[in-house]
Parts: sequence; structure tokens; C-alpha cells
Amino acid sequence: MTPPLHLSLAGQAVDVLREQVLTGEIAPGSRVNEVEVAQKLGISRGPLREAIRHLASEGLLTLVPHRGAFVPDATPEDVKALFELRTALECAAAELAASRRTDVDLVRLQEVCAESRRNYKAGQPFPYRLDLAFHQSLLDAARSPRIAEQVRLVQQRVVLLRSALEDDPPHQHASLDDHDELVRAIADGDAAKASAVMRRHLSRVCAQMLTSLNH
Amino acid sequence: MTPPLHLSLAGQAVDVLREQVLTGEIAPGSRVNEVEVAQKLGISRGPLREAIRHLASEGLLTLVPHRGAFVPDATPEDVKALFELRTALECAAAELAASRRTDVDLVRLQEVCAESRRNYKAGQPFPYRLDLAFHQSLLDAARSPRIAEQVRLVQQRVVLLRSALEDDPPHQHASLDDHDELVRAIADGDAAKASAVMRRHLSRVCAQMLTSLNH
DNA sequence: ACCCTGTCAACTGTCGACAGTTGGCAGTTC
DNA sequence: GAACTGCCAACTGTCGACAGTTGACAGGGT
Repeated sequence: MTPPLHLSLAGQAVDVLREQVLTGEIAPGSRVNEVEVAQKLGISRGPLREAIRHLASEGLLTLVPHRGAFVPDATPEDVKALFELRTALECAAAELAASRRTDVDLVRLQEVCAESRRNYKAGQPFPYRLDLAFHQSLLDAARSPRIAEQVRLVQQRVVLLRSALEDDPPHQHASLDDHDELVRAIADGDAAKASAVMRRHLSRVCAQMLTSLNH
Repeated sequence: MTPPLHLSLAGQAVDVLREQVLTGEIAPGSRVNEVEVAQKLGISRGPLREAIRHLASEGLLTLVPHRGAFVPDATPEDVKALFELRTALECAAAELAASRRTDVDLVRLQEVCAESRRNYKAGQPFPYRLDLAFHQSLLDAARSPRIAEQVRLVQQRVVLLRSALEDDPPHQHASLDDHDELVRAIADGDAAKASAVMRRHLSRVCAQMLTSLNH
């Protein structure tokens, strides 16, 4: 049996709130009222406060003393700083993946790339889910739990900012190429190239995000 | 006047607890009893719980459902994974510092190096404080707030593991040389070299930590 | 018309108390 | 003597209520 991952109300509240923040159900800039949300979840303010503090530590909420918790909305500076961090982490992960990958890691990466490309050729939009799957597979191949954990947190914050990134065909095409090239470098065990490609890839994504931020 | 940084009891509790954990006043492996500590701090369990959760999110405590919070003690795997993360972050910071540093940044770095060396030549132990000051100055020069924030958290966890790192003269000497070489690379704007030196430096520190972990 | 000030409702910060769970200990059985 | 079972104390998880602070609004003064 699956022993329920979160027994505690606080843990459940974290999951529900995270979902609502990431999907935009709670709009950026809006405030999280403790009593209101607590009633809506059917729990007391205690566990909810812990959940709010937890999400704040993940960067999904910002706390203002005596004012409450807010969903942060992104400034260009935030995006740049965030992508500098993401670049540092994922380039390192790409290097590690190039030197540590097993054959099954490689197969997994190639599978994800192939599925993304099938999807794209079929005219369907490149689902963000597959992009996440690619980066996740790369992290698995890197075998560095701490780095993987931090990347997950950063990606989460990126999701929070992501506007209409999915429906820009040129960008999607470039990303697919980047992924393929990344897999080739990792297959060759070329750490330097893997890092360089990742850096270029994230630089492109960051630029795309900055432009879509200015409408 | 300095408007008190932490008005809230929870914030104060975070500071006090962090200090006690980092100094080893609360020994690794030991348990944090909520009612006991709350009474000792003269506060209620509510704010203390928030403080505990906050420190847990920083990695200074580990939570076990229905059992409480424990100070984690380090395994070699933890140390390696932690240093992989630290290397990713600080190498990136070194690269950025090499390309973004101002002259005042450079002076600051050189000052810290000079003071460290004076201290060392005077036969005094290389204070950990100066090592932190060096890395902090480097982060200032890198001008990447997110990376700096993450490095701070990782360094904190390293402090938690640090045993007798200060009183090993050969290691101290090597570290001083590393720092000097790093400053030269940053002065030259040589990002690649700065990154490489940082990687070697942290690799050495990690190895030292692993050996001192096995007594 | 603008600004300054006093009041007030709403919300966060904090507390004490109750309920549910965990690990350990005593008692029993084989 | 060892293993199993049932009980118990200690502690965490949760709740409802009180206190202090914040931002907004109304009212009066300039």
C-alpha cells in the first residue's frame, strides 16, 4: 500500500496551495488571507500558517510582516537573477550527466526527445510537461541529489513566471534542437560541450521570457 | 536607529536556534523538544514551531513526522553532494565576478587576502571568519543575488559539518594560495581560470572535510 | 481643494489547551 | 530466557481565542 505521503494537514495544505499558486488560480500580486483560506480548506490557521511559511521558503510566496503573504509577480531583474542561478545549476548538472550517465539514462533522454519531436511535428504545441521531463531526466543522469533539489525549486519559480512560452513555434523548434544537441554531447561524454549547450539553451529561454514579459 | 530586524518572536527564535545549532550548542543527532525549548526561550510553541520549520527548510534541522526535529549529522555522501552543489554555485559566482567586478570589489578581495596572510604568518590560526569574508566578497563582486543567497545557505550547512578544519596548517596554506590565485584570475577578468581555480579549491576543502570526518 | 489627525475594522502574531500518535515498559506466555 | 501483547507517559499536531499592528476612512483644520 501507499502510505499516504502527507498525513499532516499542513502537508496537504502545502500541496493544495502550491498547486493553486502555480496554476495561477491564486493570481500573482494577490494576497493570501489566512482565515479565508483556512476556512476554505477546512483547517485551522495553525497548519495553514506553516504551509504558507513553507511555500515562502520555496519562493512561491513573499511574506510581509503584519501584512500577510503575497504571490510575487516578476520583474525583469528577478528573471535575470533567477536564470543566472538556474544556469549555474543546470550547466553543472549537464557536465555531471555527461560523465556519469548510464546507458539507460541515455535511452531515457533520447525517448523524451523523440516524443517531444513527434508531438511538435504533429502540429501540437510542445507541452511544458515534456520540457520538464527532459530536464528531469538530465538531472537523474547527473546523480547529484542536492543540485536536483535546487533545480526543482528554481524550475518551480520559473513556472510561476511562465506566460505564453509554449505557443511560440520558433522558440519551440530551437529548444528541441538544443535538447537533441545536449543529448549528443552527453552521449559523447563531452562535459564542456554539454555545459556550453545548456548555457546557450537557458540563455535563449531567458531572453524569450523577458520579451514575453514586456508583452 | 536600527529598526529591529526581527520584531516577531518567531524571527528571534530563528536567530537564537540557528546560532545554537551552528555552534554545536545543540549537538548533532540530538532532538529539539518543542515545549522544553519554548519554555527556555520564554515563548509559546506556535512561534517556535515556525522557527523550527524555517531552519528545517534551510537544512539545519530535519523533521520526522510525529517525532520532532533533529540536528542532522553528516554522512560522507551528504558532504559530497553538498560540495557538488557548492561547486556549481561558487564556480559560477567566480566566473561572474571575473567579468563584473569593479575596482572596489578587487580592492576588497585583496584586502581580505592580505589580512588572512598576515594572520597566518603571525602564527595564528586562519580564522574561519576570514574564509567566509573572502567568499562573501567574491559573491558581492559577482552581483547575482540569487546565487549569493543559495551559497549562503550551503555554507551554513558546511559550517554545521566543519570539524577541525581550521587547525591544519598545510590545508590553510593551500587555501591562502587558492584565494590569491582566484583574486588574480578575477583581476585579469579570466572567467575560465577563476572557475577552474575555485573548483580545485573546493575540491581540496571537500577532501579535507571527508578525511577529518573519518577522524 | 489639500492635508493632517483620530478612529476603526480587518488581519496577523501569539497563546494556552485538547486530541492523536509514537516509542518504551511492564506483564504474560511459550 | 526470549518474544509477544497491552498499557502508559511524552510529545507532536491541531484548534479556538485574545492581543497588537496596519491600512483605510471620516472628519476637521488650513
